[in-house]
Amino acid sequence: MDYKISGNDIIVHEADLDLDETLDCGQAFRWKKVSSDYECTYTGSFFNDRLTVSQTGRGDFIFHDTTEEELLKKWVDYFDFNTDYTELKKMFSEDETLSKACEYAGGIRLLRQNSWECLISFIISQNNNIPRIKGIIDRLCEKYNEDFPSPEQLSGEDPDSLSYLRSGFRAKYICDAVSKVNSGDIDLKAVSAMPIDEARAALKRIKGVGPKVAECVLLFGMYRIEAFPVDVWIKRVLAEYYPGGFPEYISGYAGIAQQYLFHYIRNLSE
DNA sequence: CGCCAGGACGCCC
DNA sequence: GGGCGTCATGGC
Repeated sequence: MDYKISGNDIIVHEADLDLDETLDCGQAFRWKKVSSDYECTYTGSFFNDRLTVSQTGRGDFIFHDTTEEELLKKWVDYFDFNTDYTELKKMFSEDETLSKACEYAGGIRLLRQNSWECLISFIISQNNNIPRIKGIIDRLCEKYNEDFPSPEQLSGEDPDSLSYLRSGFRAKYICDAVSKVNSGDIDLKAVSAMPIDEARAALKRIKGVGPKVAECVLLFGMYRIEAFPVDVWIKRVLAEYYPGGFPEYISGYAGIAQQYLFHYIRNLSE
């Protein structure tokens, strides 16, 4: 990634980033596409930080109203700019299916998100569709000045008081997560450093967190890129293209490969 | 109207 | 330990 400052904006060039593919592929739910003069512009939040960012062409971006300090401290990390995706995709391309997936959606990056926000977001995501997931998270953040509420801020809630979210049966799961994190029963920072099987087991002690949600929290909220969420789409990919199993040399980066495959297979069926 | 959504739980055998 | 109905809500 290279960048230059332009007034209150920062012009960034990064070949391996496409905003539509990265911000609207189901890994984060708080980005909104807003109309603009550019190719596309998104405004959104990462935990308690906001950003408006435009794509002006292939690999060209404007980070609006931000400082060099903020860019380097927050957004470089969030957009995973220190990881060389060209190199990753080169490795993936030795596999025929992954090669096609990378060709189709090569601008996907794995966002380094906040573990707590991811935990709640993916609890909400179960048996739900993306527009409605976004709506529920919108209503939650709206109540806290567009910040994502901390476990402490949610400590007094119960499923009834959360009814304004219209999250259905998931409200009681949110409350269990709040309770276990506030009591110290679950320490997300400690979980993120655990051996992965131990981390999976710890997360699954929260009600409403099963294999899929745990895997998403590990991948999207803790940057455990070996985590591999399996949903109906990925099941389809595995059955159709990898009957003998997923290539071993990918396993350490399986989560990033999963992102490319997920996007690819969903497009094929449309 | 019925079907489905980036699932998990509880209960059944 | 695998199979299956159920769980709220709303987009389509």
